[in-house]
Amino acid sequence: MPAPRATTLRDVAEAAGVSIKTVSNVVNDHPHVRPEMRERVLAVIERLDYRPQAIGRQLRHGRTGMLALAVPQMDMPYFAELACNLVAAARSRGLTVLVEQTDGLAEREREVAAGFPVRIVDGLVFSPLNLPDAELAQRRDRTPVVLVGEHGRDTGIDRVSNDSVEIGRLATAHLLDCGRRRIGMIGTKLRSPHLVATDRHAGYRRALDDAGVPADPALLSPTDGWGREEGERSTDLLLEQAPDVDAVFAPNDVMALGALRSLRRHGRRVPDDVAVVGVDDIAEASYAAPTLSTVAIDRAFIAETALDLLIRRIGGDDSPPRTAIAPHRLVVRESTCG
Amino acid sequence: MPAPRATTLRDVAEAAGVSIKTVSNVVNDHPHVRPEMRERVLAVIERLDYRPQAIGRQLRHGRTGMLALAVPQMDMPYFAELACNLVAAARSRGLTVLVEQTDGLAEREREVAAGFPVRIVDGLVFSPLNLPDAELAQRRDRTPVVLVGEHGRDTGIDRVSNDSVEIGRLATAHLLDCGRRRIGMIGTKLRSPHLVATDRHAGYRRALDDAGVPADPALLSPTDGWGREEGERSTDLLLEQAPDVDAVFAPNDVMALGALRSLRRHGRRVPDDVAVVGVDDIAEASYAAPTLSTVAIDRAFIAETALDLLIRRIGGDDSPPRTAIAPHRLVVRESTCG
DNA sequence: ACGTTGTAATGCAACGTTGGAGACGCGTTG
DNA sequence: CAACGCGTCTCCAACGTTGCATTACAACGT
Repeated sequence: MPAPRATTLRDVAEAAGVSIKTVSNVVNDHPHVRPEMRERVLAVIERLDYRPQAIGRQLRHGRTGMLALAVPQMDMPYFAELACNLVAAARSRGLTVLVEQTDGLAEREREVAAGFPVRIVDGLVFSPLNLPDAELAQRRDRTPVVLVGEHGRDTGIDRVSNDSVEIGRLATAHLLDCGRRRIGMIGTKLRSPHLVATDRHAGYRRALDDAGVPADPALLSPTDGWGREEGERSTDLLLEQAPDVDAVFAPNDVMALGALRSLRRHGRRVPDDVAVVGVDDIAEASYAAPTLSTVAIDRAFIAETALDLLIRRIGGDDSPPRTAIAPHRLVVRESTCG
Repeated sequence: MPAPRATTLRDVAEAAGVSIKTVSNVVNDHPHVRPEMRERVLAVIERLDYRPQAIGRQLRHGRTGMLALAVPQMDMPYFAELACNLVAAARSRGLTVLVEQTDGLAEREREVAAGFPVRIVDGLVFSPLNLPDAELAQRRDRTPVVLVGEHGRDTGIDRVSNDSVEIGRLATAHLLDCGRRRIGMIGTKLRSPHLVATDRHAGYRRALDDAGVPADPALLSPTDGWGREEGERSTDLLLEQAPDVDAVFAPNDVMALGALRSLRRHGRRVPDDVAVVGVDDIAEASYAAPTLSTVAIDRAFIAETALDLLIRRIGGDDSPPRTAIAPHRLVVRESTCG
């Protein structure tokens, strides 16, 4: 037995003894439908549990009312929370979000940038990680896109970013305020240039320079990845390179959590021996032991702004590309100045 | 200027001087297309960057190739990780996942159960929390559904669940093995019956009974919510009710993390003074301080099985409803038997 | 020579919906 | 009384795609 076919306008029309268009008119609250007719049709709609099928409308209108969100991984707290915000924001605008995971692989990101092999969505919110900007700039797909994050700076694509240099400076300045002088930074990326790390490192460097504190290459610890484990290993390495380190700046919170674990394993007390600060303010940050000082980035702003930009483009706006910068603020918890 | 219209089969056909159907045949790798013709059409497709529009296909086939995932919140690690697994599993089957958040509100869950106001998806993976089973059982929408979790037990709907009673027993038995006798449980739900908590409590009780350890109501601490904060507050309460508590069973990991924080605030050492065990094995569990013992549930199994069940139903299968039980296993870390 | 078989391409219809044009009846106006 | 306007409803076409039926033609066997 085949799957039961969904009720269509035609079914309702037949059952009510009117034309398909009349039913459509009732459904869409068109004027010029007599109240009694409306009643009759609505009764049949109720009886047959008719629900308009998006697909017909979409076909007619050329829009699907759906957006794609493409992020490296849904289970990274930052992206999970961003997705949460975006879904909520989209909902309030009557849009639906569909999720794609790239695993940060350039190949997958290329697919996403090139457009889905079949067209499904009206727009794309994309957080690329390893796709070269040049490829982004040259994409031929005409689906409107908004980039989220540091990448894609000069691609001529709308973008919602954050001021990573200032974030790095702020975090490091806070550590300096706490009286630290041997401040390490983990997660400075080794291979492909990772802009988030690069920029936050630039800010770190600026804070040191502003304070007249000498920079020391031994205080930098690179990694490839961007998760808890990499944070832990990167901190292991840092402790080896610079045993006298008294503070760690991690370019995101999960790495900072990894750092906490590494420090704990090495018997360093936080913040007494080593202070730690991260970036993102994920929920976990305020439940770590010790609770994690961090630079919070306004994710709701990112979600709302990305949607606004995207909706403009979907509406056919072809004004010059815009870049919005999400606000951030320092959140001091136990892991610094405890 | 209106949004640029996407390239269609018709455009390609005109540019190549062939019929629409021939282009379609090329795109779909139909036999009976001469190689030279195939070449010619492919060249035009390349030139115009034609990509099939899902919408036309969907209309033709009556399927959209999309599934909805409806969970309380994307930013709860358990659901984030489940979403991650589901998206990956769907991808490998050529399906796309669209995300809906209910915030655990009965009203929103009702909307989800009733079906989207417009039909978009072929099926639904649904994790209800507060919607009465009776309402689930009576849903009129014919979109295939698979429930994930404990709820909806006798609704005649396919379900992928876990053996929460056994999970509760296992976790508690582990605490008993560690020599604990005053084992508290937090997060036993107060208001609406929350099956996860109820079942895990039943298992907790069974383990105590099996070991001949007396149960004590003072060792139970209810909450309404299900997050870090509730875990913390619930533990505060537990410590007040039963100051001699020497172990805490939290029905999920985020609550266990809240418990860790409460214990730390109260100066109780974990696991020396109080052992803690959670459920889920979220990524965070192995990075908490101390690392969290927990009962891991096989999320990949849940995702794969849910998809299998759903795809059967979408294919028109109307065999009796099935329930699958995801495997689980105890993961011992520092927070117990440290 | 003629039918049969097979390949290659086209034409038509349908999926569910809605905009716009048209049909129809009724009351108002010049 | 014809012309017109208006409210109500129906009809047609189109959105992009593909299944099925059809056509055109070549190669083959009898």
